Amino acid sequence: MRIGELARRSGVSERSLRYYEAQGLLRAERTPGGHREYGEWAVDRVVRIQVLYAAGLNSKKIAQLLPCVRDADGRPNEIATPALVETLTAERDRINRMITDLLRSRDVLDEVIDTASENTITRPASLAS
Amino acid sequence: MRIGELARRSGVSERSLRYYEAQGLLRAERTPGGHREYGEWAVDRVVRIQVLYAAGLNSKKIAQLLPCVRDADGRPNEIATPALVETLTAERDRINRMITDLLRSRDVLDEVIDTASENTITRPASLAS
DNA sequence: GTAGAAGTTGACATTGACGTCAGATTCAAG
DNA sequence: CTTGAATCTGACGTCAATGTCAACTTCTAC
Repeated sequence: MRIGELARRSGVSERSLRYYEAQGLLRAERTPGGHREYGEWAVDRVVRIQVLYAAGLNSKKIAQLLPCVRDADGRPNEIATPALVETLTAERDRINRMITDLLRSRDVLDEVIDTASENTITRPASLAS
Repeated sequence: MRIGELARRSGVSERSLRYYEAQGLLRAERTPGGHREYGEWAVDRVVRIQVLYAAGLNSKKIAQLLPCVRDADGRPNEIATPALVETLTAERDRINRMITDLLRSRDVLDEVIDTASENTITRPASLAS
């Protein structure tokens, strides 16, 4: 498929796809005329990239990480080096702290929402308090 | 306490504390000379601000949200308006999706780490494979 | 009062993943 | 071949929190 279809199917802008390629995260074949050509695998790949970005990893770390991930089809292309494992372990710890923080934030939001709901309770106009 | 101590105790730079004030997230008394003076409550407040930032809320939303949060001491100063509740509900949903993504990212990292550990297993030089 | 630490405002820089636009080229259908 | 949609490269803009530096003022301990 070409870049437009991939963008639609993965929910990522064409700009971002080209950016991913520039960062070494996503390879593409080229037509004789220079247009990018992607296989089906690209959709999963792009989604995975998005998820990793969302977890706060930057392009460089994702680029190091991706070759070590088991693709949908087969086995990883590379095994993480000890140095990379150390980095990734640190990232995992950061992600764990991030999850903790997110749960706390959600609690804060829930409390505010609940408090408001109690005071501005759904009042169907047919019921008095 | 003054800004330096608050920065140390909350783990946030002085620069950020002044920024928070400029954004309306953090109020400070002033000494006659113009130096900021904070109460003990400020530490919790700053930590909460950080947590909300980490959850991807921007200054504006945090500014709207904070008055509606029950402080350590007492009750909320304001009740969220219906419009704010709607916004916060959307944010909560976003946070939930974020948590899901984070868990998936963590799984990816775990797999890579585990795969590497299996192949580069701790080899105490006294054991052969 | 004086020195040095700490604080003040203001401005500019940075970072990274994009958005956006321009101008040229390629592709696909008739 | 032509035409319009899709794609290409390259450059510049954005956003938001924070770093950083400069020049100045205030606080605190002696």
